[in-house]
Parts: sequence; structure tokens; C-alpha cells
Amino acid sequence: MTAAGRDDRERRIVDVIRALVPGEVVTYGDVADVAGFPGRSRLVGRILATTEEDLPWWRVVNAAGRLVPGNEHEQAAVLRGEGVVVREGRVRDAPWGRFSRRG
DNA sequence: ATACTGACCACCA
DNA sequence: GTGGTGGCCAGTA
Repeated sequence: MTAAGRDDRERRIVDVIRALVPGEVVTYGDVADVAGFPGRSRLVGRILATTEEDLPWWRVVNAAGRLVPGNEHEQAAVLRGEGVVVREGRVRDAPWGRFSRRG
């Protein structure tokens, strides 16, 4: 892979995350799918963990609804502020994103 | 070059 | 509900 290819993937994934609106929750896999990289959920997680860009990272959780390791407290607080129900470190009820496979 | 790691996921026991 | 397995693939050592 080339550096240009890496930047292209990152840009497309970042664009998808930036498009998330308040209260909208999606999974890493959802973001990967919509960005055009089905199956590459780990790539999404890596980018969120390393990118310098200012993104709504708190609106992305894993397939089980689990919050981000290490930032669970802050993430839960922000999500609740957007009307998302969080319990036991997990999203229980939310208006799952337009591209989410969840209901 | 290999080896290990990780903000993941589907599947099965 | 939990835990293990195999797949994923880019980054790091």
C-alpha cells in the first residue's frame, strides 16, 4: 500500500464520522461499510485512536454497544447529553445511525 | 524478513 | 450472559 492510499482511506472514513449528527450512534463496522471498506472495522478504530482531527468519536461504539476503553466515563456523559441511553458502560437505546444495521 | 498488537467482528460452545 | 477461535489488516518493534 502507498502513503497516498492510506491517506485516501483515512479521508473517506473521517468523512463518514464527521457526518454523524447528535444522538446518532453507529458501530465501527457500519462506518467501514459506508466508507467503502467492508470488513475493515479495525481500520476505523485505529484511525479514531490516532487521528489529530476533531471528530465526534463518542458516536462510534463497537458491535456490542460497548463504549471506548479508557474514555467510557466521558463518552457516556456526552452521549447522555445527546439523549442516548447508556447503562453499564454500554449503549442501551439510541437512534441508531442511518447506516446502522441495528434498529 | 518475522512477531506481536489492537477504540473490531461474526460465529459457536 | 461469558469465553474461545479465526479472520481482518495496518502499525510497530
